[in-house]
Order: sequence, then structure tokens, then C-alpha cells
Amino acid sequence: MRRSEFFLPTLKEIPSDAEVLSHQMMVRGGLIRRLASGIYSYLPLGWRVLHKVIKIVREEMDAAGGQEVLLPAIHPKELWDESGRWELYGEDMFHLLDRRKKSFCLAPTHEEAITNLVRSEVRSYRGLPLLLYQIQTKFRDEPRPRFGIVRCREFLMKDAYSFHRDENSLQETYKKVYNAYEKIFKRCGLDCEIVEADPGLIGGGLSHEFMVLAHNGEDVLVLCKKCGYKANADKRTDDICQAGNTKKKQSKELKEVKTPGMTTIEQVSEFLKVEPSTLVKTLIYFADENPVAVLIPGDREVNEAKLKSKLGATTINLASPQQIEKLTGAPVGFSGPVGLKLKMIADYSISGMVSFVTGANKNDTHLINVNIDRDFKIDEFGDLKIAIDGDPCPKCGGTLEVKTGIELGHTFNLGTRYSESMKATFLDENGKEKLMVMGCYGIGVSRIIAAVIEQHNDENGIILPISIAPFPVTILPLNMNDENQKTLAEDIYSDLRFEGIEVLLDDRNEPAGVKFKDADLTGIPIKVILGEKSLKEGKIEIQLRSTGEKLKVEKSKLIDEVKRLIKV
RNA sequence: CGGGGUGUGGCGCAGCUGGCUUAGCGCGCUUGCUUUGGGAGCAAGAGGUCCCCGGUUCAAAUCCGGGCACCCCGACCA
Repeated sequence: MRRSEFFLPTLKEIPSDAEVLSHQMMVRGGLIRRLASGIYSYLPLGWRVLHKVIKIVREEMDAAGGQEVLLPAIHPKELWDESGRWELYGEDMFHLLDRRKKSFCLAPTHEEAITNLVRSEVRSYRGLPLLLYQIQTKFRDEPRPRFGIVRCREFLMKDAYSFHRDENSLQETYKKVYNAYEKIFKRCGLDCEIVEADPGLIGGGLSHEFMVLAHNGEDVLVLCKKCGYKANADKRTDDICQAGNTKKKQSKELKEVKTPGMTTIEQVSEFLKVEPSTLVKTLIYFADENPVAVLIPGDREVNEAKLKSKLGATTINLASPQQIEKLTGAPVGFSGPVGLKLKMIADYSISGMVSFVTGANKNDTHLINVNIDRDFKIDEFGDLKIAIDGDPCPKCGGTLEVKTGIELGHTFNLGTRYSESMKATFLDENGKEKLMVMGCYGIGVSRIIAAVIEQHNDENGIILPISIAPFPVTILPLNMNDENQKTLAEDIYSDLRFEGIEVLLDDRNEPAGVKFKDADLTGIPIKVILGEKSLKEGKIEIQLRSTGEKLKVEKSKLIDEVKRLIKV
């Protein structure tokens, strides 16, 4: 490709609406442009990168035994009613009406569509297992699109679905896909953490997320250096951590104290001269219209994702001041568990606490020397806090580190969540009808590009690995008025193309600096530089974007050298 | 949806507090000449419903009301 003819608008300045580094660089580098919030066009350069990523994903999915399909992006409402997810997805789904006013959606995911297909075509155990995948645009009316291409309302996803006769077969395929994912991210030059996750709206049992650590990640992970435990910070650890000892003897007498106007933890702890950690915060939530009191230590916050999954609720909301007053008899800031007639759920850490401070459900009043069991009962304990750096590891007791990352892949053990609601069954060798066991596996394909850029960049711009570079090589004749450089550039250009190498020839009549800056910004891995300096010595210079390394090679060896650099 | 912010040639911004000229600057763009190892120089140019609607006023980019769009922080997810 000739740069003079290539549609590649690069920007000198940072676009004002791009806060995150990868977003800024993708816009400046001419990879993408925004059309609306969370909706982006891919320009030729960005589309080339996306193509490279798609190729890698496709190769590894095929190698794992997957077969590619293409499912519709528009689905009728009835399909989603079968699984009950039309309601569940709600506003997060783009809805539309056809000319006869029949309801459709732009598909945010394809469990229903694939299950519909497979249930009608596969009737026998002989047709199983089956691993089908597609690479397709997904539509989600995200409440908050952000970080450029990281969280979009229209984005490219690879989604795969597997169907099995039993759990064992699912595990086999699950492992294959898991391994394929590791290879995909590695080939894209990404360093990936695989963590245990909460399956969320997709449903099912154990699931894993493939995360790239990034400062601008929107997911929070906890990592234990000691035992290697890794999980999404929203994943409850109830299964592995236990409630502490609640039997500690406490004889101090329960007492009311006046705390006029003190509605915050800070005010109360300062007034009573105690640490915030010795207070217990009582928060009133509504879980699908049912009020519940949530108890956590005064210095901690509730992780609403954990709470939601603990309560098995679809929506969860903090009660309003009016509702609180109605339910507890006191204004906000004075809620407490003693005498409260609500379902009571507490974080595990509360179980080990004795003689703590709580609200008294009475205006301007708190209680001191409060103790569980003696003064009130907890219905249920669970892991409900937002994890913070230094928390104990739920598995080994070591110290947890909290990091942020970008979720690139998610694998789910769906079990029979969809085959049951949608009646996807088959006959086994005994002629018995059974439910198919399913798995599903997603990769945010477009998002991978942002993740790579977050991990690989410098002050000059993007640094791309050869594997996903739009062009592995660019030729920079520094002075287009120099006939010698010009013809040499043309010769190298046709030689490289003859070798089947994609190359960008910067044939613009621009100063050297412009060419260097553009090449760096767009992240092209190998620069072939034709300038007076090296040509005087009869040599051609090669610069590597990743290391800044400069090589000088004989003209006759150039093509072989470039081929060698591309191979590694 | 709650909280915060922004909207002025293609891009980045100033002007708005305290209303009045022809709305300015940098980058980019066009033409010519010069230049060519890290976003080059000189000269001449093109390009604007100041987000939209309404109000106040002799007069609004500027003040007031409403709306829209976009960004950031929270709840959702690949």
C-alpha cells in the first residue's frame, strides 16, 4: 500500500473526548472514529488489525475442534421469551419493531439462537458433542459505554457454544477451549490472568474470565501471591471461606449513647473515640422489592454484585431515606440490627466481632457493646465486602492484591440452563431422552486491540506485535526529491510484495520527521529507512518499533533480513 | 438512572465572569517557492447555523429557561 493513497488520517493532538490511553492512540493513529457513544467505525488501518486478530481467533478455534457458523443478528421476541431473558435483559437490549409491529431485538448474545438451531437438528447422542462458534457483531445498549473501544454498544465478539451428552464431555471441550484461549491471547502478545468468575446474566456454574491487567481496566481482580488464587473481585468466596467464631463470651452491657446529628461512620467513630472498623454499618437494601438489612464493618463497603448473587436477586437497590425511616423507625445514619424486624445478612468479618457499635433505630442514638446472638440474630453470613489490598486470601489466608484488568474472554459451564428452558434434548443409546449439557465461550475480539495497546505503547504511540500489525513493514524514503532513494524504495516495495509481505510505502513528499512520527504512532513493527546517512555507506537501515533497535544491512541482504524479523 | 463536566471552522483551544466592533489563536487543509534523519520555513488563501429551541434586551457565543449530544465517577458486561 502506498501511503499517499492510503486512507489514514492521523492526529497530532489528543482528541478531547478520549481519556484512556488506548482510546487516544487508536483515534490519533487513524484506526477508529466515533459515530455515536459506544459506536465506532474501523478505518482501513484498524480494520486490518482487527482482521489479524480474527484470523488468530479463527485458527485456534478451528484447532480446538470448533466449526464456524453465522447466526442472525436480529431475533424475534418469542425466542427470548422461551429462556425468559427478554425480561431479564430488559433495557440492555436494543429492541425494534418490524412493519407489522412485531417485536425483535438486536442480539446481545446467542445462547437462544444456537440452542434453537441445535435442538431441531440434533436428535441423537451420535450428533454430540458439538462445538459451534461465530465471529459477529453484538449489540448491547450499555448503560455506560466507555474507554473507547473497550466498552461499546456495538462490538465484535467471538462466541462459541458446545453441546454434550453429559458433564464429562462438557469438561473435555471446556478444557480444549480454555487452552485455545490461552494460545489466542499469547499470539496477540498479551499477558493474561485467568480468574474464577461469576457467570452473571448468562447463568450456569463455574466460569473463568481471561483478563489482561491494565491500569484502565474496568474489572477488579484479587490475586494471592502465596497460593496463586485468582478471582474476579465480584466473585463471592462463600464456598471456600468460613464464618468466624461467634461464640465469644461477652459480658459488657448493651448501652444506648446519644449521638446527635452523627449520621456518618466518621462522625460516630470520632465522637466515641473508636476505630471505624469497630463499628458495624447496617444498610437497608431492596432485593427485588424485598427489604433486607446488610451488615458490614464500618470501614468497608458492600460489593453489590456479591450481595445480589448471595440473595439470588435480579435487581438490588439501596433503600431511600423515606423507606429507611419507615422500615427502621429512624432516619438514615441510625440503622442497626438490634430489634430490627428484617431479614438480616452479614459479612463474615462481622462474625468475629464483639462489643461493637451500631445504630439504635432511634434518632440521634447509637448502641455500644452490641453482640451477635445475645442482642440480635443473623439470618445468614456471606462474603459481601468490596475486596481491598491486603485482605486475607480466602483460600490460604495469605495477602490479597487487588488489580484492575480488561476482560477479554469468559468461559461458562452452562449445564442445562438453556437446554431445559428451551427443551434441547437428545436420545441416548438406550433410547432415553436427555437434556443436552452446554458450555459457552466468549471473546471480545475488538476489545483485544485496546488491550494490546494498553499493554504495549510508549510516548510515541502504539507498539504492535508482528502477529496483529496492519503491516509488518513500512518503507520510509526520507527524501522524496532524491531520485536514488525514490527508486530504491520502489524496488524494495515490489520485492517485499513479491515475497507476499504486506508493506506500507511512505511515498509522501513530507519531511523525515513526519514519516517517523506517523510510523511510530501507528505501531508498525519494522521500519526500513532510506536516508542519506546509511545509504552513503551503501547500507539500508532497519528500525524496530518495539525495542528501538537499529540495524544496518547490505542492500542485497535486506529482503532476507526482513523475512527473518517477521518470522520471529 | 444518580453525581460531576464539556459543547465555538476538520482537530485542539481562547473569548462567556462584566452583553456592543468584522468571533480570535495553534494545528490541519489549498496554491506557490524553499526544505527533507524525528510532526520544517516563507508567502498567499479557503473554511463558522458559536449544539438546538425559546426568552430577556436597542443589541446575545456571552444573561435566563427548556432540550439534545458527548466525556468522566458509580450499578451492567466481552
